[in-house]
Amino acid sequence: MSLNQKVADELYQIGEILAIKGDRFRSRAYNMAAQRVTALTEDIVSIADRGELEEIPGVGESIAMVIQEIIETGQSIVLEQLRDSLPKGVLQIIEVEGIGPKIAMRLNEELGITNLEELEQAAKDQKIRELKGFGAKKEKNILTAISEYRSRSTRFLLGEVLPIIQGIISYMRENPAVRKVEVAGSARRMKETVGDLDLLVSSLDPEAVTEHFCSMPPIVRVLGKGPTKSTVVLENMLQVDLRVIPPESYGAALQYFTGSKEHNVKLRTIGVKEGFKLNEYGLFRRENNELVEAEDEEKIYEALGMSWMPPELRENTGEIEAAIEGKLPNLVTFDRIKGDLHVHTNYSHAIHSLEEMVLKAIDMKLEYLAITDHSKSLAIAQGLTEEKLLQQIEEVRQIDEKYSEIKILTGTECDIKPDGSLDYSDDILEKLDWVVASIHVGMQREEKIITNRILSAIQNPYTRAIGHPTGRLIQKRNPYEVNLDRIFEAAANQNVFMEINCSPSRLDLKDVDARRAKESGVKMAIGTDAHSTSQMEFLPLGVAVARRGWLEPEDLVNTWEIDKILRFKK
DNA sequence: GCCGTTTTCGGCCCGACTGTTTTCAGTCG
Repeated sequence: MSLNQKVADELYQIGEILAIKGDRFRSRAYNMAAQRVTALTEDIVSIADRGELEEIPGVGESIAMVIQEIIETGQSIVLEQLRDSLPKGVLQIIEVEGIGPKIAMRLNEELGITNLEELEQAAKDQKIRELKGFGAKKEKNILTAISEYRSRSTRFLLGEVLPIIQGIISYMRENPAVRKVEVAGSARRMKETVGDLDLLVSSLDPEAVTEHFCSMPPIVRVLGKGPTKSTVVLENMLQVDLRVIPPESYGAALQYFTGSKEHNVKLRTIGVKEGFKLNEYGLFRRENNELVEAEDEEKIYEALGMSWMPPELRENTGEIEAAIEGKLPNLVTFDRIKGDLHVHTNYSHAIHSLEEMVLKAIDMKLEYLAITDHSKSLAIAQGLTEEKLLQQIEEVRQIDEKYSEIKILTGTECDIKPDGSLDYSDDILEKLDWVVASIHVGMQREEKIITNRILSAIQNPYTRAIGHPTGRLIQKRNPYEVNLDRIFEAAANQNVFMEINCSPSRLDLKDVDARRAKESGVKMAIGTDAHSTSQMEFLPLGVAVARRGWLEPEDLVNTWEIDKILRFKK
């Protein structure tokens, strides 16, 4: 984990505990600062060295000191003290749906509950209903929520929820009372992981919509059901919130429920200064409650003195300031993507043949496709021997001849060996159009070693791109220790691309790193890393990462003509 | 704790639903 991320995490934790303690405003200050630190495109240590921590928006004297302390000692006394100030178990118990700080504190004080097991036992023994303000129903809900807490994974991958969203939207459209239906929240912002889904429906008949929604087949539990808001849990434990909105305030609701929370707080704060009130029903003048705009999301932003911005940017990482100044990036769009620069075939361990992958690419209207099977050392993935690779080159040439509508590149996803050399010799690499160099082994080594391996791969005259540059697997494996600033600097000098890998559990580079790479002058290349034809449809996930990284078409080489890409390397 | 073409002090975004209440606190997003 980079130090920026560590600092941000500690600030978030301080914010969370302050919220539990009821200190709303201080909590928000820490959350806002954490958000800004996450989005920094520069190493926070450099900023601290220049004494410019307080230049970071949302960081003042106190938080700057906390950051300085984390940089110097690796931890924060403030956080330690806050943790110690909470009764034991409170942080764990509030993870249970329906239990917040107040209830957790009372359960601790009045029943001595310090963990999930004791909470479950107390509910089973019917001890909780004896407390003032509690009843049998609350007790039952706690038991259900505990079992759900245990079975749910923390967050869902964007790549796995997008198909579910499509299914839900199709289902909702079956009901005639549904006018518009769309997903808001972090899924609309295309965040790499999604905690729950926020579904928005415009309708004149909320009751019909709610009934239809709550009888959707994969629902295992209805958590709440009101005239405008319902919450359900699907069988895979994904929670879905439905909001039913009158058509005239659809735009306001879309804005409101898309978030992020920090983006909205900032936006509404600006609104307050201008004499507005913004909620899910519209933008109002504070003095007389007169409606200014509600139907059109774009016009709401305009009324607040800024241009509309794509949901992917709404993280309060500078997009509001950019929108006010008219300096928003012209984000790359999926329809600009001409090719996929990283796919596997059954020459190595993937499912489909070379020709099947090509046919899929043609079906997707791609103009080029790079065939990049694993190299010989990666035995676990049936990496190609030199002979096998030469054989594949021949087949690629034949298929390239056969299908004139697409250019097929010969290539490899070549292992970067522990000594930093590539897995094939130069006379083999020379024969290839496209060399992606990736690390697959020795990922546990220290930062300096990993960084030097990648730097060495960048120096190789045949390396075109660095594959999945940080090696992380979302929620499964941390990125390896690597100094990205040095990597980006070298890549920019050598005209080597950084990959944005589209595999749902990789998305590597991730959004903030892509933004940082762009600032360093690095161009990025999207590759699906597809191991089957269907995985080539992960391409939009890479575009989502690029958009969240503020990338414009020129930053993403998949928008370039193939000749320009191949000429780029010096 | 942060911030300032209304402020260096006094503000700080906004609403829905539940369970337990007879008018609302707590939780959630």
